[in-house]
Amino acid sequence: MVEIAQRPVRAPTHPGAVLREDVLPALGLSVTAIARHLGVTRQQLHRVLSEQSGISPEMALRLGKLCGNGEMLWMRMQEAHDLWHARRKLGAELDRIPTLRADAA
Amino acid sequence: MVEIAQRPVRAPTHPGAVLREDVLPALGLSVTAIARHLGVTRQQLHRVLSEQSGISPEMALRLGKLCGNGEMLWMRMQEAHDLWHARRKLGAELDRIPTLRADAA
DNA sequence: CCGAATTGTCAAGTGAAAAGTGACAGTTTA
DNA sequence: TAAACTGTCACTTTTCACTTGACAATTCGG
Repeated sequence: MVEIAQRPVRAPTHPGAVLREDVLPALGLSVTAIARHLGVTRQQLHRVLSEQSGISPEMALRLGKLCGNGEMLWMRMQEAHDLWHARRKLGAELDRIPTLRADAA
Repeated sequence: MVEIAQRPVRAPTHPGAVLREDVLPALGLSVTAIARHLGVTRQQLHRVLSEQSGISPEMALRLGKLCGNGEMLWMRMQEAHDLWHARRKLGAELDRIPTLRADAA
């Protein structure tokens, strides 16, 4: 039985890393060319690739169209990333929040 | 055969509306009391309920713990909301983005 | 009945993050 | 060799969640 950690120790892969290491090489185009296709500045794409920017919903739509796989892939990756950092930031405070039951009215 | 619209005409329900109309009444507590449990100010909770704020990843974690249903429910609702508005904002620009095929290197 | 506490709501200010713009060094190309 | 292109950095703007302070209306204890 393999344990699937609900709270992984290390941060989930940044979407920018996938873009940089898998998608762009397969397309074989320069950052500038991809940015032109996406309709964003090459500077903004560069920030995503260098993991200085996350994937906004707008960017997810653009990438989803460009790659043909839809926006959900990018939304999911960013979501995993955001949740991991939010949970890390909240820390023990989450444990102090009770789970309330709805009383049948 | 019922048509499921991929791009619904009207905006998806705001998570704050669900919280306001379904969750809070079932719990039978005041906004202030809920906010205290969540560990946020009553002003911030009010902004969510009045749909002036969205659900941040942090807030999703708090609500997930409080309701006992996990954070994904709230993340999904906010995601649907964000994507709908992003697509509306992008408009025809999305159509101008080509779908590129990866050339087998 | 009245004063105090609580509650809902509004407005201004803070901080973080995405995105635009300008600049610059290194490389490619004609 | 000069011009165009590319990657990268720094500055600015904008948006949004969140904090804080304030205030009117309501609830509650003496």
